[in-house]
Amino acid sequence: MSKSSDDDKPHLAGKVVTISDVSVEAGVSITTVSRVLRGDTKLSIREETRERIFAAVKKLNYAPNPAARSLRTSKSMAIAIILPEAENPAYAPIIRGAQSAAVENGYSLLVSYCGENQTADEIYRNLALNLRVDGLLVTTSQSEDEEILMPDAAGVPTVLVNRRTKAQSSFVIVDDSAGARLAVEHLISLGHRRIAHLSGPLTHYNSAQRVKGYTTALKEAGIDPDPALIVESGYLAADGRTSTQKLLNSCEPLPTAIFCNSLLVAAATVTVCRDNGLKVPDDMSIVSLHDGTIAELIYPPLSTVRYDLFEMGRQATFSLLDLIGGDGSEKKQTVLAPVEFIKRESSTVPRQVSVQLKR
Amino acid sequence: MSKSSDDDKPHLAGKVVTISDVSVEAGVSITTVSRVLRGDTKLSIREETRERIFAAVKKLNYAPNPAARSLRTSKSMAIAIILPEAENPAYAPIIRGAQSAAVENGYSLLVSYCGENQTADEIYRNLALNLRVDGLLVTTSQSEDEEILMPDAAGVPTVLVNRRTKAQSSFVIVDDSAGARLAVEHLISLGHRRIAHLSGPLTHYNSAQRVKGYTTALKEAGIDPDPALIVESGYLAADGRTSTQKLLNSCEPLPTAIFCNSLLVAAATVTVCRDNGLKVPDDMSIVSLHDGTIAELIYPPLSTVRYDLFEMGRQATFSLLDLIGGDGSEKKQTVLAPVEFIKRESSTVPRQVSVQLKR
DNA sequence: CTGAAAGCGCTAACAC
DNA sequence: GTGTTAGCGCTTTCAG
Repeated sequence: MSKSSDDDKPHLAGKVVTISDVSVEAGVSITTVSRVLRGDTKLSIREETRERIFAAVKKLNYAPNPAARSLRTSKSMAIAIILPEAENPAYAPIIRGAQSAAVENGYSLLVSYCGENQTADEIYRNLALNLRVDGLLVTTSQSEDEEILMPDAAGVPTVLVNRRTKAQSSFVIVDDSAGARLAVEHLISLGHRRIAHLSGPLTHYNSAQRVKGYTTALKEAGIDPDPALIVESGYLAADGRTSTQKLLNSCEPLPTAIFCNSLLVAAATVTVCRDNGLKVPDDMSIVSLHDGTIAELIYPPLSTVRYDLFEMGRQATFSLLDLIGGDGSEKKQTVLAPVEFIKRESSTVPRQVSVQLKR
Repeated sequence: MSKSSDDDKPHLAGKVVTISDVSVEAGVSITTVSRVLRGDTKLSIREETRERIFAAVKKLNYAPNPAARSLRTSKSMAIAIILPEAENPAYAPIIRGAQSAAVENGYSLLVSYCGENQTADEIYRNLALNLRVDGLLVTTSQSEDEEILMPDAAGVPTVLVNRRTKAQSSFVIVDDSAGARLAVEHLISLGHRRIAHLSGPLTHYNSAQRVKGYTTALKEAGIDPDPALIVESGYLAADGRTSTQKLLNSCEPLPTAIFCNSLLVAAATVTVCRDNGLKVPDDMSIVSLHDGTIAELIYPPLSTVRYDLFEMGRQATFSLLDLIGGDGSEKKQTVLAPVEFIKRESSTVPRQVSVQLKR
């Protein structure tokens, strides 16, 4: 008998109150309740009646069943954000931003990590077909234009977050070129002329933009960009380690400053420089894109270009909701400006005599 | 005409294929399709028929409508994880762990941040009543036993993650007492006798356990715990800063080592020690609970006790699914062991002469 | 201005 | 072994 869980632990079944209960309690029809509760426009109801309905709702502790509503309206009121497997702390504020914007509009946010054993195809298919989310926020698939098109192709409104492709999709990005300029111009103003850049894969739009901003800033200062000073890295600490070491090993003379593409990479760069006997910032200035808690926790504290990642998540969600609510013509491509350059202690004027590595 | 979005952009409506389409295509009844697709046990169907059904599903690209299924079964196949507002990186692996376990079992994971403007009450209510999630993973409400009981009281299966209360709820925690012992014993083995502890609020179960482990380890080594060496802190970098400064200001003689309750706090402690002219680890050894990327990015790299937070998220989810699937009798209280102590460079033998702060 | 009734797509008795 | 049928709770024409 303890097995007939239907009666023992009703959970949310059985005692659940439906719209019909409310209509009985309020002495009106189901239709009226539904209309009042959804705030139906073109509805002129007696104030007294509407109050009676709200009273009944409150008394019975009623909440509409989302599954029933969803079945009827073909909208799940859920969106999903697809994230790479990576531990990059930059995603946390994006998620929080997206979540806040979603709930403000009555939507739920599903998180979905793009695991090893799933192709982008499978993920989109699962989210769109199986879960029937109303829209997708995509932070993965940086380079593969084809893949990124799929959700749109699958008919699910999609906006790219911190990504863009050549395709006509909605996206929200930060102007990485401007971000890179901010960082590099700071270094130049300090007197640096030999500035290296640890970039992401150059096939990624973001990384290409950063390289562009970096190059432009150098040229504007009359400095000829040295290809040897750009090393293609990833976005994580491990990437930063290997690429910094590579830079230090292969570069002659050494740069006096390094501009890194992410906090994690920059933190790793500081570490590797120190391991190689280079003092930061005296022997090597280091600046980074993004900003976050760890910028102030490492030593020396990192000079960074702050991006408002929380806002990016919010904006992306707003664009997505527009897309969902609209007729498909409201594709929006938002480019946020980097917030500011934050000078901390990882950057300073270059030494007069350039340092040499003991090899 | 471009406004009649029903026809222009069918999205997922109109061209959507239902179980009935499949049944027609396969030449069987709807019931049969449903049974085959759900892998109904006690079903003996001709192999040829079942294949015909699967072929039809594939051909039509059919996926069951979760809303319809949900409406019928009163299960949403969604669980939610409730997180504090905090930026603590420790939550990332928990989320990923929970998400992986959820999808493995056909569930979706909703994330919900406990914002300023929402009481725990509202959150539980929203999740349970409005969204009808099947279960809740709660990482908030560390001290308020009452609040934490609410979801259970509201009839939604709940498991606490990295939290526990006196109440009879399911939870998954790491043995914080053992974790603290690992850290403190390491320090003792190095020769430290005056060891401080930056703890979380003592009303929190976790923090109390850590203090207990800390105290026990000291006593076992014949060291009398000095209450002045325990300072109540929070879990974030800012908390670590203020509490470390407080410790350094108020303590005479200074401790030779500090045991911190979280990575962020430890990182901040290192910073503050340095700002006060203390060399880490020579003047001050620092060890921390948890482990994560930043442990190796700060200087000096942090000695830590590693917790498997990803696994904690997974275990919690499994317990939750048990709870959801069961009759309510499967409350499970899981205590994970800390994985290991990781010796890095932030801890070493104490100096012979204890340091003095220049005040 | 309000109500009756027809489903949305699916599952689960209950028949045959 | 397989099919019929009655809803799950809601929205939404269409009547009145």
